[in-house]
Amino acid sequence: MSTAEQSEPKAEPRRPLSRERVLRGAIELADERGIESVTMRALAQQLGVEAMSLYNHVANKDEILDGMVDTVMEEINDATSSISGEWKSAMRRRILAARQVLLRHPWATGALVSRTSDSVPLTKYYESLIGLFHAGGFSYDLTHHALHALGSRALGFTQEPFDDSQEIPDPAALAQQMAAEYPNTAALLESVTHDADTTLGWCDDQFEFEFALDILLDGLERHRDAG
Amino acid sequence: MSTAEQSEPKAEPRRPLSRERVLRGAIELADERGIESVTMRALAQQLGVEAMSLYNHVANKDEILDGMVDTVMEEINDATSSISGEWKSAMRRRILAARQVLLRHPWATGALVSRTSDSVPLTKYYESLIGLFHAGGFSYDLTHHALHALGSRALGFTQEPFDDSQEIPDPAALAQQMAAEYPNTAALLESVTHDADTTLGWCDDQFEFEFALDILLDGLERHRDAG
DNA sequence: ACCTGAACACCGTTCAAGT
DNA sequence: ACCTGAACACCGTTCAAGT
Repeated sequence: MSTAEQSEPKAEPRRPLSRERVLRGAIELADERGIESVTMRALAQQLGVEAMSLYNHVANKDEILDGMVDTVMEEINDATSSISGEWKSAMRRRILAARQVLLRHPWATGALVSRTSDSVPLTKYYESLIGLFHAGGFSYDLTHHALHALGSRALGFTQEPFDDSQEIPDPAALAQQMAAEYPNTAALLESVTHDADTTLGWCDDQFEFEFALDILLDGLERHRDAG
Repeated sequence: MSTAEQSEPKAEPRRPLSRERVLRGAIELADERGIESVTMRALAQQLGVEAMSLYNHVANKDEILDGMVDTVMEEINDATSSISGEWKSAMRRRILAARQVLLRHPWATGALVSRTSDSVPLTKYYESLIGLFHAGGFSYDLTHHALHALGSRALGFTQEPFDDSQEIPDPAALAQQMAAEYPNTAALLESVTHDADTTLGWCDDQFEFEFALDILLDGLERHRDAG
């Protein structure tokens, strides 16, 4: 009637370690505390083991990062591969579904763009997008350009060099303060924050994502019809 | 007639250290050997000094990274701020000029998207783009959407989750090998590598960048005219 | 005011030793 | 076959001491 008592954080019931469990643990850690807190020692501790044990199941830390990305890509494939229909609508729904997966793993976009080795689930994802374009009347050549044009948007994310996620406590004050040196930026800020449809933050990221996505899909369709 | 002989690598004639010199040294190091080789110790060595001396001129390593990005952004501002004319052509030329600067500093795109603090030269750059859009008949609201739609492309770069920079030694063989599991990808690969206008690598990144940029600028113009 | 040696807390990783 | 303690080479950073 007595199992060993243990008060370690996250102590799962001590199943044997495996590559699978190492990757799941790493993803859990990254989701909860950020990718930078995924260290060999912290990951081992969460799994109730010493850091060195991890090397029995993965070659090194890079392989963990690659494995984490692959796991997320499989999640995306599960969420998107069955979405079909008219090419533009299907493409749109697939990409937005991929986006939902990535929003659950904020660290994954950075890991995706920085990895160099190629990934089977990533290749599968693109294989399926390519099929969708081709079935929609796109030549393979135009499909190739289309994938470049979409860039990381094909997977449901963009990376921008400014941070719009933060709330602006007093937009009017900020605009006034910027007005002297940055008049256009101040005017934009004032206009945008007065607008009814952006009440969430000062940017509705989902709206902006779909806005750009639709411009690209429409533009690509025009190229197809002109070709 | 005799200056002290010294055989250290990169030994500049021992000017006094300064924040300016620290940042220039860091950029030089990153350009030549990659951002991951910019460590406090390596940077100090290149400057002919001990690692600890750097802390007299910058607060910490993050401030060095921020300073490196700001320096590159100033280079971009110098290269773009005088480009004017009809909005679409001017926007296009500015963005392509920014791209040329970033191609000289391959590490800068990664540093740009990962930094959180806001940057004066980055704000200046966007101030000038906003001005160009507004002068071109865009409302501030539409300009805001436009900047989101361009994303990092406004600065001349994209980040894609696959690497097309590598040469494919034998594309036909690769296509045949992929054909069973990834038929669409194989067909795309075969079509693209047979094509005359992509003889450089298997992707002409400059072409792809302009292709997507033009779709976006044209699409934005349509929105302006429809509004 | 600027530079430095020694030290600290943290990495990823190796290796010989345990079971 | 899997796990571990001790150790190594490397980080960024602090601090007291030098000039």
